Amino acid sequence: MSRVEAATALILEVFRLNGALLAAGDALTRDLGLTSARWQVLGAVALAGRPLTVAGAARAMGLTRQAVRRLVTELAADGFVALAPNPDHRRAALVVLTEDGQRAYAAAQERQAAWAARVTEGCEPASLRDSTTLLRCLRAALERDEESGAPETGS
Amino acid sequence: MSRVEAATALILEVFRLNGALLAAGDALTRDLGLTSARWQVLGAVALAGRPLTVAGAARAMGLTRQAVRRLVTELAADGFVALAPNPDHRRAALVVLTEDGQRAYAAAQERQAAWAARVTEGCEPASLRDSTTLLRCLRAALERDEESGAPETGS
DNA sequence: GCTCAATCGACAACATGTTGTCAATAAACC
DNA sequence: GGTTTATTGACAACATGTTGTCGATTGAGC
Repeated sequence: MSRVEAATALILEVFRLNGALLAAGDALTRDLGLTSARWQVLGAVALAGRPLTVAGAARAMGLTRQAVRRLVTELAADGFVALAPNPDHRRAALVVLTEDGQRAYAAAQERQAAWAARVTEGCEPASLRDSTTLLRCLRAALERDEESGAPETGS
Repeated sequence: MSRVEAATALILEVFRLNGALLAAGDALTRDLGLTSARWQVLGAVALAGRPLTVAGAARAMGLTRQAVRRLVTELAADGFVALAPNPDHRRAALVVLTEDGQRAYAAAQERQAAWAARVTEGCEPASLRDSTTLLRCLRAALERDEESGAPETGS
């Protein structure tokens, strides 16, 4: 199997695993009133150490402002986060976790740890780390390749 | 770093890589009139060896009928595929590649090979295979876990 | 102090996937 | 052969992400 074939197989597996992971995250948090996406927003706010604006949370997550904005609106309607006035910016309110939000996030985190322990039972930690390193390296190469020019124009 | 922490890091990297790969696939095929999703449908039809119905293509790709149906409708409107009558089933038409569709798929495949060779330049084929195996094993464990441990949906 | 570029939140349109529902068709069972 | 069950395509509603655009606000440069 050539390098290209091996890479193609890995890419297809990443797609499948991504779908399976999102489904698992949804199932894991459904009865908390969360989803994978909502959980991710709560995590960004909880782990930031300081209140974030919507745009700041989006940067922290690698998503767009707009995607985060919609999730924050929903989370605020459900009482998981609140929007506090920002002394530094009149329009850009600060997103903070409510008590409900903190509870839900902590519960989700606990479940995720138990779940991760369960599904990686047969895996060597070193293998997990090696794969993470490879995927990270691959993504870095991929982003470099995107920047360095669209190949369809060049060739 | 514990096994759970290593697993969490790997999961987050899978999410990021998935997004980067989709963006790369879109960029790679944009001027052919394709996207990552359309390309995938063409691939399923091209590699099946025989004409597929929409539902059959969906099964082959691990997606839902409805997602594939919409893509097939668009691809047919753009002349990449055609719907041929199915002698075995009056309603379930067969999806076949048109000449345009074959050309576009072949072009996309060529580009993907060049692209994969480029971005995996520094990777050992054995590492790529090892990671693929690990991700596949992880997904299998994850799907087993979902089946056994999601009683809140069943009850 | 005034202008102007950058940033921010809001809204709209779209892409891609999901689930739920429905009627038509095919297949299986008795 | 007739009834039941499973599959299929269609449609609708929703979840999650994107890009584009707009006006408001901030801050930097002159």
